[in-house]
Amino acid sequence: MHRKDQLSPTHEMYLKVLYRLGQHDDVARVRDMAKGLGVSPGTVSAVLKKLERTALVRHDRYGAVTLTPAGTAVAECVVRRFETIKALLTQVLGLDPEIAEVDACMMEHSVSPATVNRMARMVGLVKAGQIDLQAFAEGTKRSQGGRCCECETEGVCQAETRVKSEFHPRRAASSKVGKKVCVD
Amino acid sequence: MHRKDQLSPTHEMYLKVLYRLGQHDDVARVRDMAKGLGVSPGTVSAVLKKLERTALVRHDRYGAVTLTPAGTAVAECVVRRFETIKALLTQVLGLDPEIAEVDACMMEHSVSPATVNRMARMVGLVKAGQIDLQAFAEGTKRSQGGRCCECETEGVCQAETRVKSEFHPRRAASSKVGKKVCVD
DNA sequence: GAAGTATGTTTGACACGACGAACTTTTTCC
DNA sequence: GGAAAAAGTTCGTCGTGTCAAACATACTTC
Repeated sequence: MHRKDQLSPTHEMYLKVLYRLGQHDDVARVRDMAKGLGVSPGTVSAVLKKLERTALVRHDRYGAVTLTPAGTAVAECVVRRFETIKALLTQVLGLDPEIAEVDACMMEHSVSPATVNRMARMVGLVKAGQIDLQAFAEGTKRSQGGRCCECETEGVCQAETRVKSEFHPRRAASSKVGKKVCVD
Repeated sequence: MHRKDQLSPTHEMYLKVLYRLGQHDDVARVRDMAKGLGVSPGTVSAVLKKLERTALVRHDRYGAVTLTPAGTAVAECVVRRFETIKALLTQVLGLDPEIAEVDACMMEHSVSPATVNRMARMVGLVKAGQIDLQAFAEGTKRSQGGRCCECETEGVCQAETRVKSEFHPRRAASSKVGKKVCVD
C-alpha cells in the first residue's frame, strides 16, 4: 500500500517519537522509543535498522539513537503537520485536545501540503479574530458524549476512540476508551 | 497495527467501493471492484472471502458481489464520513475538490465521530452564512502551487499528491502528480 | 571484579494486503 | 455447440510491521 519513494506512516512515527525524545531527554534509547510507540524493543531494533540504511537515524549498537539532519527535517515536517492539524481541530472546531491529538496523529502522515497550508491559515485568522466563530461555539456542549454522533444508521459503526500512549495517540496502550455504536 | 474488533481501512474501502458500485450499476463484480480499488482480481477474491466470513458481503462464486445489511451500514458510515470531510475541505477550507477527495479518503477510516460531527456542523453554519469566511477567501489564490507550502525546512519532505483512481483516490493508478520538496 | 539487573539484538513466527501466473468457469459469438 | 475470450479463483511469494523468547551486552552495586 505504501510507496517506495515515501516514508510509511510507521516510519514517520518512529522519527517523530525520536524527535520528541530528543527535546525532552539528552539521549534517546531503544527502550524510550519502544515505550513512546507502544511497541516491543525488538520491533524498534528492526525498524531502526531500516531507518539507518536510509540515513535518517544514527544508532550506536547497544547505545544511543539520534536523528541525522535528514531525519530531523522529516521529523520536523511531521511535527509541524501534527501541530497544525491539532490546532485546527481544537481552535477552529473546538475539539477536546485528547481527541484532537489522536485524530491529528492519524492525519499527519498523509494529509496534503495544500490542506495543511489552508488549515494553518484558517487557524491564524481565527486566532487573529478575523473570523468569528461565535455561532459555532454556541451549541457545542452537546454532541461531545459517548455515542456515535456522526451517523444515523442503526447497526454497528467502527468509530472508536482510545487512550493515547505518551507520544503515539494512535497506538493505545491497549485500552480502548469507548466503543461507539450508531444508535441515533 | 489494526485491531481485531475494528475494520481495517482496506476493508472499509472494499465496502465503500462496493457500495458505490451498487449505486451506479445493477450488480457489482470482482472485476469492477478490482478496477475501482486499483488492485488485482486475486486480491479482491481473497479479501472478499474475509468480508464474507464476517457477514458484511455476499459473494456468489464466479458471480455477483453484494453488501449485506450490516455491510451496507458500515459502507454508509464510511461514505458519510467521506462526504463530511470533503465538504469541510472544499467548502470551509476552500480546497480543490481533487485534493479534498484524496485527503478525505485517507481520513475517513480513522477520524473520530466527535471530529466528523464538528466538521458537519461547521460546514452547515458556513453554508447557512452564519460564519463569514470572507477574510479567508481572500489570499487563497496563491499557496495552491507546486511546492511544499507547509514547511520551512530545507531538505526532503514526504508530501505528495496523486491522481485518484475512480473510487479510491488513495490508490493512484500508479501515477504521481507531483512530488514536492520543502524549499521555501 | 563478579553477580545481578537493565537494556538491546536476533531469530522465528505471524497476519495483512498485495502481486503474478496457472488454472477454472462463464460468457460470447461464429 | 464448440472455440475463443473474459472473468474469477487459487497458489506461491513478497514486504511490512508486529510479537515472544532466546541470547548478548552494558550498567550497578556490593
